[in-house]
Amino acid sequence: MFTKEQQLIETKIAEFCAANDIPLAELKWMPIPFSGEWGFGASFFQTAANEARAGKGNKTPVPKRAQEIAERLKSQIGDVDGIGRVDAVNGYLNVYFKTSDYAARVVDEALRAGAEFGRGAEKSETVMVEYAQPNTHHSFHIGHARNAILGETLARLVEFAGYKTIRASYPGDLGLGVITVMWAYEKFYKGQEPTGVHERGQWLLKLYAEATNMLEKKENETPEETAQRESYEAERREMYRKWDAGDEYIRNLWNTTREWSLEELRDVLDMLDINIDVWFYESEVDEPSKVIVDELLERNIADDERPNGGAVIVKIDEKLGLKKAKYNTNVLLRSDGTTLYLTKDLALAKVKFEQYHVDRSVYVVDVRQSMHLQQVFAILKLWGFPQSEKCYHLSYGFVSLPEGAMSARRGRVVLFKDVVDEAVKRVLSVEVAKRAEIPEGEREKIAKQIGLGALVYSMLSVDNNRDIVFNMEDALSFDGRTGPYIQNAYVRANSILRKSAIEVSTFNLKPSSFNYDLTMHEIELIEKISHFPQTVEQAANEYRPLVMATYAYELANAFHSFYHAVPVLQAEDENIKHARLKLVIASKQVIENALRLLDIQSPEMM
RNA sequence: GCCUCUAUAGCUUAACGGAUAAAGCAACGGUCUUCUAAACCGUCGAUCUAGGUUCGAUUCCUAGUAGAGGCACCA
Repeated sequence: MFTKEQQLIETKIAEFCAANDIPLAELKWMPIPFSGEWGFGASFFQTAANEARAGKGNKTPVPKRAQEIAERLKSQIGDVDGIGRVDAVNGYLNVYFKTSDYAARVVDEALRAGAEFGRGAEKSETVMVEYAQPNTHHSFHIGHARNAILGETLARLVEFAGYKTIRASYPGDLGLGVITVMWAYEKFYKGQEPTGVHERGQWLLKLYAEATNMLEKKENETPEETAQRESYEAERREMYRKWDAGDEYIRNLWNTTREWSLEELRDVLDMLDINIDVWFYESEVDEPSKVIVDELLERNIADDERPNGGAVIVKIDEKLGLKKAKYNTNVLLRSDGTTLYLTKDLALAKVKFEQYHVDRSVYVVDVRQSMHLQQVFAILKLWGFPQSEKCYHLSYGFVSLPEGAMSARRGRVVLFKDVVDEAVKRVLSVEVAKRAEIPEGEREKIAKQIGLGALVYSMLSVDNNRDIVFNMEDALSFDGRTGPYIQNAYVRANSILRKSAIEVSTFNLKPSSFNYDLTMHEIELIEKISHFPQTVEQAANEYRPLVMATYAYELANAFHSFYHAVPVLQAEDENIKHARLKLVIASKQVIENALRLLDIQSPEMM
């Protein structure tokens, strides 16, 4: 926002250093830590160190010499339009803005751009984010929720940063787990079907757990039990074989039960306001992936060891010419000719690159599959896809429970829907107790917004690569560094505006004037607002929603402090009231923009 | 055995190689006749160990310790 002034000052510094034979290092401008005013600063440690190394520093210690240089520069800079003053502190040259100019620029820009404030310049690349890839025939649990939330916020961030963005989901709808559920259904529950999308989805999970227990070898089995287990196992294998052979009855059963799961998934995604652009199903890339194996064999990337009783494999390290083992060797086709997970991921990547023209492909998948994805990317490279360089595994730590890893077969799973229901229940009880003024008809909707806000934020306030131990109390907390805290800042801003009786949309026509003594709270709030665009860019570049989550909290925190300490409607004069109202509108807008990127809604009341 | 990730306050987490390491929870103490107390203000409290690189290291490198995960016919 002050690039012009910054460049002018940089030029002056460069000229001065050149004239005085000072070996200037690259200037790294940074925000100045705590101060009554704001601005930017750069240190001269590196420059002083360069000097010392060149033997020119007449043995002055580096920090002292840095301060000397900063002081000389200070007297050299002189007056620059828009710049209040320049100071030399601790080896830093600090440039302070004129308070009123800076405030007006920031606030007016936020008001002008509105919902678009912070959007990055349009980029030429297309990014595909693949997330929300649970297996069918299971219910959506809290671990899937982390995946979906991370993926969606990431998609929103890169999209807002200016990339063409495609959201892709890749549910696993085949494999032994799927067959297991179908077997249990067919054998014990045929014809049954609970009503309700979630009840039905969760029921499939119950079937899976039951079936797995029956099929699991026990410690002290009687001969009868062993015989029964083995007979069950034979039935399951037979069903798998029939499915593979395209048996019509089994395929129909598969389609029906699969659809039950997908209906539940779509409902969950709807709750989270996630709109997937492209659905890839594992079953759809199964056949194409076999063709790919032929191509890889032909090009001598894969080796066929089936004649010797082996499988079709890729010796990745060898083909890449690596001396040390890194990617190991991988199987593309089992000895019986069936495909594996890896094979299908290769087929999928080809579709992404060729059909969707994806330049950057982001896989939101938990950390346990990082080896697998590195292998996929390595094979794509061998295969000759230049995009393989821009494939990125967004690896996140997995979600467990205080009592250990989630396990469907032990019935130890926390379902997303249950958490949401609990969240809504808790919010409603608070609402009823302290917000009688909220209309009856609005309560449920607001409770959902807040409950989900708490849950979503708890998932985003931890960096990608860290594990989460899911705890209901922590995840649904409404106090402190939480989603509702940020939503509450929005609500309070809205409350002021409502009481002010101004028409927000026509209020901001004239440039703002902040030519009065701003309080520290106003200064800090405006500074936070000014950082929003660069925060969008950083979060998108680093693929880290946490960066935005942290920012949103800090912005809300600055607003709450401002709200508490600085009167708006009761301001001492009309000019100040006018300026503060604008600041409130701008704050409300930026909080909303930040929450939107975090996939959290902004309720008008709470 | 090899590889990857993690180690910061009692707990959960932040911190482009730079200025006094930042928050939340918990604990303790204040603030509602004033724009919503789901809030604000204050107190207490931390960089795993040993080396190295650097003017400067929580950050980079090496080794160690502790925890998590992964290592060809599962996904």
